[in-house]
Amino acid sequence: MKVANLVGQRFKEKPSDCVIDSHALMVRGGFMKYVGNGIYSEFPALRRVTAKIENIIRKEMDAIDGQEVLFPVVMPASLWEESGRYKSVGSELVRFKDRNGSKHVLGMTHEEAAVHLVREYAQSYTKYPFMIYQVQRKFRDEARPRAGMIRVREFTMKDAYSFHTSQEDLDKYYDVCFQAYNRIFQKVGVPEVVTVQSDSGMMGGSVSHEYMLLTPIGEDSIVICNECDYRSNMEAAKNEVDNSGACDSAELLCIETPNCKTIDDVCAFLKSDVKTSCKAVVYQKNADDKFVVAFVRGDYEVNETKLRNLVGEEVHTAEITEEDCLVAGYIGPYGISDEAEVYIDVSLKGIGSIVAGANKEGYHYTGLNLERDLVNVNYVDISKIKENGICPCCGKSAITIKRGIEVGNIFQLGTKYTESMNMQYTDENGESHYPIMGCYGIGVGRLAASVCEVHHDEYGPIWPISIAPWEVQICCLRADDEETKKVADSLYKDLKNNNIEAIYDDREIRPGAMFSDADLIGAPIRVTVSPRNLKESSVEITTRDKSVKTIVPIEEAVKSVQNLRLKLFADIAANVEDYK
RNA sequence: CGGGGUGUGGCUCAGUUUGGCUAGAGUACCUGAUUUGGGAUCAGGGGGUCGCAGGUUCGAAUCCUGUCACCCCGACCA
Repeated sequence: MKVANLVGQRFKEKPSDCVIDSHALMVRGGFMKYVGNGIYSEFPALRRVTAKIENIIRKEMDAIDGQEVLFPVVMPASLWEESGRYKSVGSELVRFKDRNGSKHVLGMTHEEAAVHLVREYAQSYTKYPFMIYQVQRKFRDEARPRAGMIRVREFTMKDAYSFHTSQEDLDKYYDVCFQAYNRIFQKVGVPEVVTVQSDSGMMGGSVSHEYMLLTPIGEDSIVICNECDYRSNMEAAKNEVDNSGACDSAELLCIETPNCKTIDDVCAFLKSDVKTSCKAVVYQKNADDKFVVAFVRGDYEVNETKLRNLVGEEVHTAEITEEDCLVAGYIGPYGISDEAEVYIDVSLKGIGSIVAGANKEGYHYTGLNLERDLVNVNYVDISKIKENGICPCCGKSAITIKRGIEVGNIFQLGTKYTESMNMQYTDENGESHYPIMGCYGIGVGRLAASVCEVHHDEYGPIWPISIAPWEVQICCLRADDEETKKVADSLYKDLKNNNIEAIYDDREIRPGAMFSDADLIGAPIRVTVSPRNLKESSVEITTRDKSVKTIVPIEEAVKSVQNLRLKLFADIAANVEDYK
């Protein structure tokens, strides 16, 4: 490919609506073009990147006996009604009617389609286990797309579904898949992807892991222990709190605390420590607006995911009016209305003397001792773990919190879909069972954008060679000079004949512009052919990350590029054999 | 859905407060000349119903009303 013919324009100025580097660089580099809110087209340069990622994934999926299939994008609503998700999923599922008025959905995930595809085929235990996967476009009507391709509405995803006849078999395969995913991210060139425990969310099921690419612009908070292997999504991280230093109790007193509506107000007014105060966070159930009150220690935040899981249904932040049973700003666990569902966090456990709202305008209690003053205190885990918090695994205060982008995940689904959609098989004793499922996803476009986010400099992306749009870029600095052009032309031909992917810039433009474009394209190896080097009968070979810069004789150029290419691949994956 | 912001050639923006000549600049694009190792210079050229729809006015990018789109923060979220 010649740069002169490459569809997609590169330009200098940063588009005004790009907030993160990778987004700006991928737009500036002619990789993608905005079409609509959360919707992008891929230019050839990006398509080559995503195609390479897809093929790395395919190879690994096939290696663990996956079989590629293709599900439809548009599905009849009836299929989703079978699983119950036509109703249970929110408006991110696009529902519409066709010309005959029959209801359809746009696929946002394909559990239903997977079960539908195999439920007649897999009626005998002899067919198990098996895994099917696809690489497909999905549409999710996200509330707020952002960050370029990192959070979009339409995207390509590899989704895989495995079917098993026992939990043990699923566990075994889950681990196989876990390892395959590690290899995928290794080969894509982002070893900085880490696995974390996660919350299963609407997918159902129990065990699940997310693959997180650590970067400050990530949308998820990751809890990492510096002392042991514990890593978790904030949503799933158990919080433990040591209140052993605050067990002294005191007399329960109701004190007037005028205009003290926040924890800080109250603690300042009473000159007490926030760590012995009780904060109330009020929610309402989406279904009936019934109040749910979460009490946490004053210096902690509520982890809404954990709360939601405990409540067992969706909740939203409450709006309290004067007619309600709660007194905004003065809510406390002692003497609270029976109408509210109350959850008390473990961060309050063991404190001898707590400051808390008195459920009465202008008053707080001091000296509240939950075990002494309340009947049946049941502590639950609904708070967010904090920096330097206690690791739930090793018990040391060694928690750090980082940001990450979720680029993949694996779930144990159980029988949620096989039961609801009545998929059964007959075992060797003639008895019927529901197969147990696992599902495994990777967002391809998001992964490409994330790699760019982690691997770039101020001039452009620095693609790992395994997914780079081209492995080599040839810059012919003086295409108007006959000799220079001749050498560059022949080098381009030689590289192609040696199966090295090269993009060739033989435009008659100034060197500065040519280098800038090359930086934006981001090929890992660059060969510069110029009159200056030709005086020494040499060309210059450099890497995009500037770690290598050599001048080699023209006749050794192809060999040098080949060696450098193999070295770059070897740096990425221990198993170079795969790439030869 | 709530709060804030922005819509003017492909891109970045000025002009809007205080209505007034033919709507501007830079960049990108086309032609020519000079130039050639980090986004050159000069000359010439093409490209814009100023988001859209109404309204006020002799006159609207500018004022009024409505509407749409996008960006940021929040809510929400396999």
